[in-house]
Amino acid sequence: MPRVFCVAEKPSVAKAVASALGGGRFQTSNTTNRFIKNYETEFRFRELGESSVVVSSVAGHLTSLDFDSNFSNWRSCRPIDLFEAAIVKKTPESNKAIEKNIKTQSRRSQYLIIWTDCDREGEHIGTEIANAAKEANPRIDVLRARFSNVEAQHIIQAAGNLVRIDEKQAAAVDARIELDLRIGSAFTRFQTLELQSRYAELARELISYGSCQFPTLGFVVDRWLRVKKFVPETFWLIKVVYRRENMNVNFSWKRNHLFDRLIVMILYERCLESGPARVASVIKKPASKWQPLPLTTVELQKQGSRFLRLSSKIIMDHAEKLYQKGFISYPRTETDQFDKEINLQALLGKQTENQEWGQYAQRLLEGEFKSPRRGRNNDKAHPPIHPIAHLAPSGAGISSDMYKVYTFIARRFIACCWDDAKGNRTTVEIDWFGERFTAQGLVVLQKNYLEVYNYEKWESSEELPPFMQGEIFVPTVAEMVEGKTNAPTYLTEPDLIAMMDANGIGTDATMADHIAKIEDRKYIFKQPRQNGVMELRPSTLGAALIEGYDQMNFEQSLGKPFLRKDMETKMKDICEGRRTRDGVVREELERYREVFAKVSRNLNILREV
DNA sequence: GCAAGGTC
Repeated sequence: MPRVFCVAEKPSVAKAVASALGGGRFQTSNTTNRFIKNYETEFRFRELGESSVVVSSVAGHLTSLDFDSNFSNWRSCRPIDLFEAAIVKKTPESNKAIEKNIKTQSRRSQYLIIWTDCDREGEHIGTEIANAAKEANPRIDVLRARFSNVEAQHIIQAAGNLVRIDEKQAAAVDARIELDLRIGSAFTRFQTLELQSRYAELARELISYGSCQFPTLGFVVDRWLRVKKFVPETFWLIKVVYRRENMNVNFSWKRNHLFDRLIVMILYERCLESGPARVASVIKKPASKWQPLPLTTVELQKQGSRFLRLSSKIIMDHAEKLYQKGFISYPRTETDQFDKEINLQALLGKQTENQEWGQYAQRLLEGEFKSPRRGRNNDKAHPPIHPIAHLAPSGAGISSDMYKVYTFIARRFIACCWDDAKGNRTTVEIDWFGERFTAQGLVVLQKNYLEVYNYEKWESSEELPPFMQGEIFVPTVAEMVEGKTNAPTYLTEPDLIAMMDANGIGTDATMADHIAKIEDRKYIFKQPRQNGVMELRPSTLGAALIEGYDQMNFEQSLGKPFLRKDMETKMKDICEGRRTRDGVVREELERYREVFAKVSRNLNILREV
């Protein structure tokens, strides 16, 4: 019987694969790493026949890239030399036990099947596993399973359609790893050494550069500059109020406001002289507020930090722990659509025992259930974030913040399975000598998902008195009002995450880390607004770095997202065969070499800012 | 004392 060794990217997937292949039957044994287990079972592969199977996993990347030890001392070479310094692939001490398990199992196996996540990084992790396996057993045949979720049926199907590792995707990641290391380290050492020697107050600071850190900082600085440079503009508008049945109805001008005082005055006077206003239309329409989409990581970080007032980093740390304890599904996902196979009713059933929101889950199971909306994203690796097991607020080792995160995930999940909120909206539009004004009234009839998703508000407005189309009236109040435009506000953490997401800076798993890092490096700081919302402001150092780099080299500025975006494009080119790994590394290093030269020549600009 | 990306 052939011996087959399967390796997943993380322990949870290894267990799911073993369970699927073994029809629920498998034997567990420990390895010397306390998180990693080996699961033994049997399975009849279409291509390999009845086999004895061991399923295990790594925990993310197995190896890491670093400079040869000759270059690890900061004074051992000029920073620019790091662009071509010798580099070595190492298995970090923390992964030695995992590597040893892979080698031991590979020695006694004829086949290795890679079960890492089916994304670019997963493909590279697959080559890291394969390399370790081949060192121990050069004749092992390496195969790859393609799967997009861990439902048993799907896993079995993947096991029957094995392919090979996609070397192009792995090569793209290999290029990224080398570039991030060389460029990040070179600029970090350069900036740090130069600025430390010039400024006593920076003598002890690490002034890091990273292809994600700096564009992230750039967004914060850009907004700060817009706030700083803002000049308020005066505008004018026509305000109309009509009092009927003891209610003041405020009509807003369809032109909103204009910046030309004379024109507003002319329009205003014409209205006044024209006599009464006429009701042009009364439209009563059903209105709804849509049920939220299934939860992705980016959305968890954005909405979580908005509603829970916790930083995205803290939210992700709690989500990770909740996942490890088995309370929620995998917390790093881009998917906002549930697979058809998933049993949503069973998941809702688990929530019925909750004191606060169990009643809502119960109602859905008794008939109010509605299928979740399907978003546009599917990473083909993980489902949307959802609660798996019920968690009581007093559970052992559960902090109140962790419970807040769980509460958000659970309420959001129930909300996804409930109908839109529904109501009626009445819009009264009046015509006053050609100028149009509207007043709106909203009556909420059914709150539906908003009952459980109490983070959002959608409430009935003050009721409108009845109006009839064609009737005429003289407004009670008609005034010309002066106003001023407001300055833009500083970015909040959800704003920043949205910008990073839109510009491809970082991944769902790393965005929170980048924000935490630039705060830790004292490039930005958080400042509470009057309403308690935290806003992000650059420090003097953070602003000086970005402004300085922007002045030296705008198009290719280190503080703009363009360089990182180009790298992303080139990685896609490698994946699709238009470029090679070595070619991209060479081109990108060449490009950053120019930036480096320019920055070295213009360091005085940094000093002046 | 450097990066970003996985995950524990």
